[in-house]
Amino acid sequence: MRKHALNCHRMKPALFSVLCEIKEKTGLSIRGAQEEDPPDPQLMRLDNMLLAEGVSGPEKGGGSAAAAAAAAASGGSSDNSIEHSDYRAKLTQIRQIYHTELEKYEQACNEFTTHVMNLLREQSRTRPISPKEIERMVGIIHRKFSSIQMQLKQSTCEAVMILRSRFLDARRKRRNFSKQATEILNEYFYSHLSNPYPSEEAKEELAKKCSITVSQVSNWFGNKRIRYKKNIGKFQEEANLYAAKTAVTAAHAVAAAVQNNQTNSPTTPNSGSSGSFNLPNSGDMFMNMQSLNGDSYQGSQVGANVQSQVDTLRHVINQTGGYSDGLGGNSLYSPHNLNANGGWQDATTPSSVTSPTEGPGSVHSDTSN
DNA sequence: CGAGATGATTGGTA
DNA sequence: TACCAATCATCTCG
Repeated sequence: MRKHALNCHRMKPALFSVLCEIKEKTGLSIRGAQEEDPPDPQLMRLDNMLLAEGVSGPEKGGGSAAAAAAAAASGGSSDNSIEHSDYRAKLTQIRQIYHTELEKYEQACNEFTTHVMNLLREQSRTRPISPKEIERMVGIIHRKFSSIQMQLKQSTCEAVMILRSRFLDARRKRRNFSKQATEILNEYFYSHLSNPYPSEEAKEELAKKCSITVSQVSNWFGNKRIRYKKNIGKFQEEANLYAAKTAVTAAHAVAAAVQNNQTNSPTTPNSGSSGSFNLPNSGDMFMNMQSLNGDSYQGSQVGANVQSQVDTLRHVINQTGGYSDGLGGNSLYSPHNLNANGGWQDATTPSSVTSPTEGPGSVHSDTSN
């Protein structure tokens, strides 16, 4: 169902400029050809497409237009630079061929026109030849060459389209991320479950770690949030897994945090979940720092990243049932809870028991960004 | 081969 | 512009 947006945009009479140019170079009037050969819409289309694709446009800059076209083709993201350069290289190749051929045709056209003119001049010695006749002949010649040009343009367009569709196909061809990458992303996700919206820096960091692009990270989180929210049950196990994975460090971190809090020691319990994500400003600061037992951490002292550990720990505790509802018995990972947690809300909370009872100190993590 | 998982795209919203 | 929701297209696994 998805179509390549091979839109040819609006057609502008670029044809005329091309023709005019040719005529000008050949020193001939375009009128003759124009009269009996009105602007062929197809040729216009081809011209415009070539222009849009950066094949026939004003060059100089070594295919910068082509690069722009490539970027446009990919939706503007400058991520897949490898593919882009590949695409650009091929497009440049096409462009070169196109221009070479075009030049050849023009030259041939000129030569042939000159040749015919000479013949006519010779003939004019034996019989009177009106300028009109000359013009007519020239018109015929040019029409012939125009049709040849048209073929050239057509095949160039085809080549570009093939290249482009291949390029797009390649982009669309999906590859699963490496296990490691998925793991890293999941770790981040589950350790920031109460606010799984990585900041730009965090995304970049994740992208680097996972060897994927930032937009892929965004895609991943977009997909993950939705799918998690849609079917939390399905993800419980996974959540447990990743939560447990970081539980120990989380516990340590929290313990250290508590200790720090008590002793007022400035040491920060670093160690982001699994030691990987020690994000500078990952939005977690906006969360309420309500602790497990109700006593609240002071965010300023504990540090933002600890909150993620708290999330993790809470989850584990919750899951293992080791924690009796000090939080009012709300299962932390229900959609309602997400909702209650502010930004990471549900929108489509199913009809099931929604007890809008106590809003646990509603947070303002939220999407405000 | 089919079902489910998953990355990408699209259209809509605030 | 980031995000959501729906959907597509491909991959993976049994």
